[in-house]
Amino acid sequence: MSHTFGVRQAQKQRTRQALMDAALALLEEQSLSSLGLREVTRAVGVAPTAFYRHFRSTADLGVALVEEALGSLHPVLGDLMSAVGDNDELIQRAVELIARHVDAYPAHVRFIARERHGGVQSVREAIQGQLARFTEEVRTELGKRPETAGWSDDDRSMLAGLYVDQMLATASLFLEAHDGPEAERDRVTRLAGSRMRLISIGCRHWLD
Amino acid sequence: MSHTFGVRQAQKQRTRQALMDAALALLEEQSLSSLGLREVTRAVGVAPTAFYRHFRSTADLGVALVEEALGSLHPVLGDLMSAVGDNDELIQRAVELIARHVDAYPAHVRFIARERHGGVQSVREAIQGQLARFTEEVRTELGKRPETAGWSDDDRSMLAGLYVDQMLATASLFLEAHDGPEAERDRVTRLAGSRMRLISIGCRHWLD
DNA sequence: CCATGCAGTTAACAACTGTTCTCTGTCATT
DNA sequence: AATGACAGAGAACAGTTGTTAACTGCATGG
Repeated sequence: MSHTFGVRQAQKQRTRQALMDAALALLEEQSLSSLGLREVTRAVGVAPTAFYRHFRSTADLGVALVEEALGSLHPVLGDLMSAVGDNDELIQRAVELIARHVDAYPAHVRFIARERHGGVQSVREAIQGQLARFTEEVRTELGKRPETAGWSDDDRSMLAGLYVDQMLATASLFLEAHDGPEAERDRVTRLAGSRMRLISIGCRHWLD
Repeated sequence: MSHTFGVRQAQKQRTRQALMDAALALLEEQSLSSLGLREVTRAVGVAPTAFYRHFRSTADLGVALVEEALGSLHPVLGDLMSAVGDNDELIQRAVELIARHVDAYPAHVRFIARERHGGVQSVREAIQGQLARFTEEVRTELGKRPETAGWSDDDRSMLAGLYVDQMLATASLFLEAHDGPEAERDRVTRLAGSRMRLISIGCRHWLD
């Protein structure tokens, strides 16, 4: 049965993961459209032809990486927004969450930021799809909150998209400051907080 | 003298521009880190070695493209912001300006969006440098306007950065809708206007 | 008018790429 | 215990790449 994880299936999954990890490491200094299949297999220590047992192409690998980088983030975002609390507290928690995530998975964040507008169509579409899901989820969560009571759905979508874009921009800023001094990361923390706060103030007076 | 433009210098400039144009066209379907020098010269119809007469590497070409794409935009932005007028009118003009610019130079816009977080460090830095200049210019223009009277310089920088980021995001949205139906472009126009308006509302109540 | 500088050419190099076919060893099924 | 499926290895392929060297022809400055 296919759901049985024998020694065979386990080993296959392990090399698959090794390929994805190696690719992610190589992608820190280049973009996906220049990533060679042989380059990846060489880094793993496996024959070039073994690549085809797992992915049709490097673009295919990229799509899998998008899933790995963003797929598990949806419940996290849901937990964050459904947690009751004052708006400024929510902003502070969001910024801290992003900071911790960038610290834990910098290569994933870099990959998403890089390939969001990158040269591989299928990967771009995969990312856009995930971001659309995030926007939709933020939109429905906003509907449950008092700040956007009486808003049109279009306006709520607009605000949700703005927040999602802002989260990505914040993550990218944290990434740039990742290897820098701690003072720089603090600056980014304050900056991102200010930006979000300004947006939430605009949201509070939207219906005037 | 070097400032004399004889037949010689003119022809050199022409092939240099041809190389940049060809590269820009090729970069619509890939990223700079996978752009080959031979690929470019082949598209122009020139020998591969001729490339070295103009650029040290493709990364060097990329830096020149950044200058071409963003360098001439500074006075445009200055004119836009120094034009007197009510704030909502300014927003509308800005969105229309971006829409027209994307329509006129889609390849330039795609290039900047793609390589801003792309795989080539020197190009990334060149773009960040230009964007920092834009942010600085917007900051000083904001200082002349009444909306940010009494603000700290840090807060003004924060707002300027938010606007610059927003302009890039808007340009990217227009680019995605560039070959789509006109209704889609209208939707983007309204969306971008709403986002900017929400930010400007937040700006109006920042000091409460 | 002639000598020089230099944009662009030609040829060749070693190294690299994606892809195909054939083969091997071993886990999982019967 | 025998058999088939299948992850991975190995070798070979036609193309491609960046870079070097030595060249050619012509516009330009003295």
